[in-house]
Amino acid sequence: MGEDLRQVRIEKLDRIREAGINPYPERFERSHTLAEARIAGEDLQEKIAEALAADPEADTKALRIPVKVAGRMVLFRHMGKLCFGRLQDAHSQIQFSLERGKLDADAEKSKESYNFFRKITDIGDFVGVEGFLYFTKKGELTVSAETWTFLGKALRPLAGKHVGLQNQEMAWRQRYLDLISHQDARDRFKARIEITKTIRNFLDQHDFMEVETPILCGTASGAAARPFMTHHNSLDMEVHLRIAPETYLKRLIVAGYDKVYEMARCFRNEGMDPSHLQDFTMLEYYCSYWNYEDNMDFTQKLIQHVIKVVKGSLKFTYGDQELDFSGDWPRLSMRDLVLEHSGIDFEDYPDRDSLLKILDEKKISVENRDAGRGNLIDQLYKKTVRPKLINPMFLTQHPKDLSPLARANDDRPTIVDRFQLVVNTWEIVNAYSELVDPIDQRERLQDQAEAKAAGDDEAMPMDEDYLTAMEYGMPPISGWGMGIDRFTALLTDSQNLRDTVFFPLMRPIVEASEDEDEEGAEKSES
RNA sequence: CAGCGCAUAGCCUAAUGGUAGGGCACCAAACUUUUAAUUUGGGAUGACUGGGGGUUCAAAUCCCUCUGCGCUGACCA
Repeated sequence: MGEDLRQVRIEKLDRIREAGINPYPERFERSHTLAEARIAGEDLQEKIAEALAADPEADTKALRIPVKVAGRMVLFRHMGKLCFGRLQDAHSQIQFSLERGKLDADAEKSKESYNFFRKITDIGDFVGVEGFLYFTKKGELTVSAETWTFLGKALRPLAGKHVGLQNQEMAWRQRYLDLISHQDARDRFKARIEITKTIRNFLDQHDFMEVETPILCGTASGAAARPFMTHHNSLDMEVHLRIAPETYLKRLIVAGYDKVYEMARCFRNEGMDPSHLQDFTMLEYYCSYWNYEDNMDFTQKLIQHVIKVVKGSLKFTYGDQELDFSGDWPRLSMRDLVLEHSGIDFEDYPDRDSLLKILDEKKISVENRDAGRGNLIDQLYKKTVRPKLINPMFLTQHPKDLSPLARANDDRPTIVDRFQLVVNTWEIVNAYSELVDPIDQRERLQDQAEAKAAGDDEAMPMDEDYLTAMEYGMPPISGWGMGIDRFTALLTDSQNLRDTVFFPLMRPIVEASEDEDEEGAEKSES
């Protein structure tokens, strides 16, 4: 199985050891990272320009900036007594050169060192180079080596130097190969890191406190979704992985923390497709004394800030869509939007039967005919309105029975004070004025629990612990949740959320064995 | 879970049912300024064209099945 390429490298490894060199040394002291060396190169360029301005005949070769750098060698070409290689790390690349006569004061030793480098290094190996920066005739910043250090052997060859790794499955299973080969992959993950950092900075500056709440919990609440379940041995109990941090964050509001947020890994045991991961990251924050309208103002500021920092502009493209986040985003109620796009004013149909009737008359297909009125409205919205929502807009005032944790509107009790930020047909943010009345909350959870008992396994379970917390009293709150993976996908032009996480979950590859055609061979971790 | 599609060497990519070919990589040689370096030479490698089975004189190609992956749909952010 293609052992020959690997075998050649193992033989080189032996030759390195025979020469008394450790092919996997314990440390290497760098003077510059590759990015820092590039910055030093800019300084060098300025110095050369100054020297030439003062004296056009100046000997600029005397201007030397010593550096000691390291990285993975990703390109190598040699021509007799001179060779060039390229080092790469996560952030940058730099070229280095080796000259046969310049690696040692002793000419013979220098030649030996040069030839040895050529013999035993391969593309993919880690190499350290100490020397000085200069510009080649073609103007490329290069480290001229005075000594080199072997820093780590790669036994397997990298993907082709230009085509890279085209195999999508391998890019997910072995993300490190994707990252080594593709600048756009490195840029994408750099953007994700910058997005979360910028969000944290912004929230911190606005006096939000970052907190951590349980992932393993007795009841998974805070959203309508099927949880992952597992068993806790010491307590001998079933536990769920959280589907949202919501009710714990609200407990902290009860405790007196005014503004809290969590960058929360959440888990939902649902279907898998390009816009859904089962293990995903949701940012939630809660702010005391705000209502959902304050929250919309803040949301717009936060997101515009992040996009400006990460993209440099509030207008950018996603796929073949032009997205424009500038200005104030429109705020439209679900009722008005549905009326506009379907001609149905759902306020005219106060119960599910009459609504179902008009849907049939309008020939709008309904997947789940047993659903309640709120769910039917949701289906109507998703069918007729959402596919048309491209530029950012706030969708507000959802029906109450879709939102068991949201506060009902004071003037119109059938709707709730809620908004979603919709971009490119995706719900990026979901937020509302929180329900803080424990008695109302209990009734709504009871409705949910009944629906759950009746077979709706996505309805919320009763959560007595949370209700107890609520009964100790809550201030007005507005809360907020955003899918970080989706937001990242939007800003990095990723069509699949798996490209926004380093290691998406994949089925294990089971080695085909000849005499075991039964599936009994469960593989345990080795 | 259903429908459609994909799987060829380390990587990338060809092959009307008729000898599995090329590029990169690899090995050897020349070359002091390369930038996907170039030029020359080389062999090796597909023991199973993802695994297994079938049709056929003949299968990468057609059929069945299994595995993995994608896309679309359903549930969901």
